[in-house]
Amino acid sequence: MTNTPPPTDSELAILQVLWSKHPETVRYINDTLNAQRNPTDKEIGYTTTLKMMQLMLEKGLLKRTIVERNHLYAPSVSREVTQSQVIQDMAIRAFGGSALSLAMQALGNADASPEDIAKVRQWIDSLENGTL
Amino acid sequence: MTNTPPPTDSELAILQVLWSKHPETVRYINDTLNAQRNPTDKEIGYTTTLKMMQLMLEKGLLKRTIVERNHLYAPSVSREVTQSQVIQDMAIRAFGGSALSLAMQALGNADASPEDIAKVRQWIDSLENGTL
DNA sequence: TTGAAGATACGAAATAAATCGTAGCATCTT
DNA sequence: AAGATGCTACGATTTATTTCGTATCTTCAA
Repeated sequence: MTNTPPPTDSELAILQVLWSKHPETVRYINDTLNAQRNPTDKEIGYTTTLKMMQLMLEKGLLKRTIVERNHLYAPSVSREVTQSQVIQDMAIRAFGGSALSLAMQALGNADASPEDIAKVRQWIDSLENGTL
Repeated sequence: MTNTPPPTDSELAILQVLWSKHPETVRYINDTLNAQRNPTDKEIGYTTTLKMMQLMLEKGLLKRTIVERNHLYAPSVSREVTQSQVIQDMAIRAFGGSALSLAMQALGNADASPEDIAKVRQWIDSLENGTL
C-alpha cells in the first residue's frame, strides 16, 4: 500500500477540472479555474498552474502526453479513488475515524430533495445486497 | 455571515480531543495527542500544543477559563457546526459542491454493518419528515 | 530561602504549499 | 529576417502552517 498523502487544495481544484474533461492543456485548466473564481480575487497566473501540474506529474497524480509539441494532461487516478482517499482522510481528521458518521452528517447538510433521498435509499439497498 | 476558514489539520486534532472531554488543560491535550500517535514518530512538544491553542483562542475556535492560575480550554464552536463546515468545504473542494454525492461516496466507504445501515435508514426517514 | 518542577508568553525558526518572474525555444506573420 | 505570440522549464519568492527555544512567573518542598 503506497501511502501517498491526499491531494492538496489546489491539486484538487485542478483534478476536478480534469475529471470532467481530459486530456487537456494547461491553458485550458488555467482558464477554467479563473473563470470559476470570484472576479474580485486576483487571477491565477498561467505559470502557477503550469508549475502545479508539473509537480503533480512528478507525484504521479497526473499523466501527460505530448502532441504536436503541446502537452496534454490527464488524471492518473480515478475520481472515485481520489474521493475515497479524501473521505478517509477527512473521517480521521474530523470524525474520529468514522466514515459512517461523516456520511450521516453530510446527508444532513445535503439539503436533499425527495428525489435525492430516493437515490440515497436505492444506493443503500445496493450496498446491502452488493459486493460486500 | 462570518466566513471563517475551516480549522486546519492540527486544529482539528486538538478540537477532537476537546470535543470528547472539556474543559481541559494544555497538558492533557498534549499528552493525549502524543499517546495517539505512532511511537516511531517524534513527539509533539508541549509548547507546540500550547502555541496552537493560544492561536485558536485568538481565532475564536476555543475559549478559556482560568482556575487557580491554570488555564482550561474548551471548544467555542460545537462539534456539529465544525463538522458541517468541514463537509461543506470538502464538498466544494472535491465533489463539485455536492454534499449529496459526498455522502453517498462516504457510505460506500463506511464498510457499514447491517446495524449501521439500519441507523442510516432511520436517519433518512427523520430527514424526510423534517424531524430536525 | 533556595532551587526544582511545572506553568504561560512570545519571538522566531522550520516546513509545506502556492505563486510568480524570467529565460528559452518554437512557430507564425509580415 | 525580425518581431510577436504562445508554449515549457525552473529557480526563487511569498504566504500559511507547524514547531520549538527561551524567558519568566509561581508554587512547593527541603
